[in-house]
This record gives sequence, C-alpha cells and structure tokens, in this order.
Amino acid sequence: MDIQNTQSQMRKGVLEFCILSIIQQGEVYPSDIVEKMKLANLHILEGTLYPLLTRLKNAGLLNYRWVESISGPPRKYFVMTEEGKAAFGVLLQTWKEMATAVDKLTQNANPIASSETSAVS
Amino acid sequence: MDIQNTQSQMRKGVLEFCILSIIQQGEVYPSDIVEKMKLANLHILEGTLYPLLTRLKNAGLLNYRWVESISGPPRKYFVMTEEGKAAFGVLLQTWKEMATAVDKLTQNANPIASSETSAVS
DNA sequence: TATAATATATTGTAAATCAATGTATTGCGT
DNA sequence: ACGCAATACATTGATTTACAATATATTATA
Repeated sequence: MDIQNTQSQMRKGVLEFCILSIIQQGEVYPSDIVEKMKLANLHILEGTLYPLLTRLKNAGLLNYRWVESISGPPRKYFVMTEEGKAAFGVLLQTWKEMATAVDKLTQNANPIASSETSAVS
Repeated sequence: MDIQNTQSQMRKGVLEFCILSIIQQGEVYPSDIVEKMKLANLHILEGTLYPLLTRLKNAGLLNYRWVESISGPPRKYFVMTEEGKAAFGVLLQTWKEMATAVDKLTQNANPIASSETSAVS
C-alpha cells in the first residue's frame, strides 16, 4: 500500500473518460492518444490502451478506419459513434458532479492537517 | 462494458482519497464513513471499506481505538497518524492537479457532441 | 538483406471492489 | 432466561482491469 498506488488509482478512474474526450475532439490513432494524455500528465501505456479501445469499440461507442501511413504500418483512426457521443455527454456530467462532490468533501480538510481531531460522543 | 462501469470506475479512483479526507476531519467509525460518502453520492460498501481501512492502518496512515457503544458492539474509531496527514496533503495536491488536467482536456469537448470530426492528414 | 522505427495486439500477473456471507455483541419483548 | 432484531467488524470468491513483457507485422534506410 503505497501513496503512489492511490495516485495511480485516481488517474485510472478517469482514463476512459479522458480518452473518449480526446476522440470526441477529433479523429486520432493510438499514438496520438498516448501523446495527448502524456501532455496532460495522465500517462497511459499501449498495453492498456489497445484493449481499452477494443472494449469501447465492441461496446459500440467507437469506430475506426484504416489509414495508410507514409512512414510505417497502417494506422487505426478512431472516431465516436452517436452512441459514444451520448455516453460521453453522460460521463462529462458525472465527472462534473463527482469533482464538485470531492471538492466539497475536502474543502474542510487542512492541506497541512491539524494535529487536533474532534471528539466524538 | 457499460457506461455505468466507467462511472463507478471514476468514483473508485477517489475512494481512498475521500475516506482519508473524512478521517482527517475528525474521528469516525466505519458506519460514519459509509454515511458521509453516501451523502456525497460516492457510495461504498462495508465489504470494500473494512479491507481498505485495514490496508491504510497497516500502511501506517491510520490508527484506531475501541470505543464502547451504548447500543451494540464496540466501535473502531479511526484517526490519522502524522504519516497519514502528510500522505493526505500529497493526495490533495494530486487531486487538484488531476482535476485541472481533466477539465483542461475536456474543455474543448462538446457536451452535445458535434457530428463533425476534424480531418487528419 | 539486415536493422531500426513505427504500429497493432496478446498474455500472464497483481491489485482491488463487490456481493454474499459469517461471527459477535447488545438490548428488548415475552 | 430465552430468542430475535439491530448493530458492527470481518472474510471469501468472483470479476475486472491496468500493467509489464513480449509478439507480430510493415516501412524506410543503410
């Protein structure tokens, strides 16, 4: 049990949401996603991303088309389906609500925690 | 693969952080935590909470003391250790950074997703 | 032709939540 | 005194899933 573990759990939770968000903003292939996530400080490995995209595709939220590359093997460019767009809308709402709830829960907490704890009857 | 799955993943990610936040704000026993989480719309089951508290205790972030109850078996009241307070400070920072990153990633996304996707060379 | 770079994909492992269930204590009604 | 309900702590088995490591395939370059 590591604090780093808890940190990565936090990131894991929003992984699918962020990836859907990236695809919703424009057609991308997996390496684009890895790069955009890295820029947002939300790292994802290929071994995680590929099965995830396959899951989202099988769930009907994504589609892809093959695009020839000038410098390597063909790429799978992903786009959202109508169903995916609807799902993303729901998740965006969920994220906003959850972020608000967490901020509320923690707004009474001290960044540098006080050494006093309130007594309980 | 369900959208509800993704929603619950999102909530899971902040579970430990929220529980630490609750304990940091005052001595509580497990049922208090379940109730406070429910109020924040972040539900947690006892089967999840007890092992989690044990993990946090074994990691040195929490301690507990037994308190007799007037209406049932004795309760375990949890408090944070100094180490726990330090860890919570780190997690609070992690949460703020992540929430900012996610908001940034999604600010260009449409709540009602447009049917046009940008072309890629 | 061999090597490096790019790209998609799978396998095995470990961690963690959840549903279901178990164990124990206290108080109340009869 | 006894049985039942409520409260509370705890464990077990199944499922999910991210990750590390590795595999397979294609293109360009030396």
